[in-house]
Amino acid sequence: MVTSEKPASRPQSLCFNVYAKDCPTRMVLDRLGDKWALLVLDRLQNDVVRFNALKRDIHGISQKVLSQVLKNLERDGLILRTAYPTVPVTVEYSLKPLGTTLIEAVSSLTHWAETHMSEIQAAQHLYDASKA
Amino acid sequence: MVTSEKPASRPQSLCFNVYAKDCPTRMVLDRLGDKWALLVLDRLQNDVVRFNALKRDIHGISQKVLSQVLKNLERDGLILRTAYPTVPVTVEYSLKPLGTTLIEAVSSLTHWAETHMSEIQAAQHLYDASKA
DNA sequence: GATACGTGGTTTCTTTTTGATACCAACGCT
DNA sequence: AGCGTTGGTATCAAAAAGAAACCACGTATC
Repeated sequence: MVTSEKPASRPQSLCFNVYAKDCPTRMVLDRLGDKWALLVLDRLQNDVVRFNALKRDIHGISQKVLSQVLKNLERDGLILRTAYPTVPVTVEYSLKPLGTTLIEAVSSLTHWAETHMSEIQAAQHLYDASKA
Repeated sequence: MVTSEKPASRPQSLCFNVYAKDCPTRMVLDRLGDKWALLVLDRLQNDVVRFNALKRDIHGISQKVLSQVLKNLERDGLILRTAYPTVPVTVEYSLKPLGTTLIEAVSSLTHWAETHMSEIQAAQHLYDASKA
């Protein structure tokens, strides 16, 4: 296998190991471990969305970062970019089948964030109080 | 139609919205949307692990970033830091109950990365070839 | 007919974050 | 004496993110 000696209690049958520096899965996790990519994928879950609509919906993302994220996701085969030669060009982004298989995992993350927010905040206040 | 109203097809019953810039869930997603945090949580899934063991297992993480990530995860109430006053101090990190509820989602992400790696790589090669 | 706005980006510059390295104190091993 | 180990912090250079301007092209407004 990729690494040296079983640092993790993880099925050995798999050829990839996320803990290994050179493992390609790391590159995937680099991309997925990015809040903007997560938000974009989540936003595309049920809709076909245009560039500026994404920019408007995902508050705080810059045009530069959005175009980078979209380019990477497209390269990974997760999303589809479709450009229509209308007058101001129209570009639509949608999930490809591979992206659809991923969205479930992503969705559970964003859902977790929304449902467990209050517990996190409580823990943070406790922590901060204990440090002060 | 494209714009402002109904940015997301998301249940309105929830008080939080990840797409909103000021929503606290964003802070959670900032933390979770971090490859290192994802890897640390995944590594702690079944084991209690010490600082330097984490550093050794997660290839490529720097000491500084690891300590930052751990501090944040501890503040969020996701992991527990236990220090024993042994001669060189011993520090153990383990999942707290709140972290355990999260690990399933994280785990499915890392698992997805490992199982769909080959498809990603194929898509990347196709993309790169089409650009060249 | 000039001005402003919308399209989907790229370019430039500044600021923030990351990563690499060194350092720390107290002790064990050789 | 010199090196390694513990779990970190301090420092500085490199990389990434964010803010803003710019682009061509067309349409609606004044």
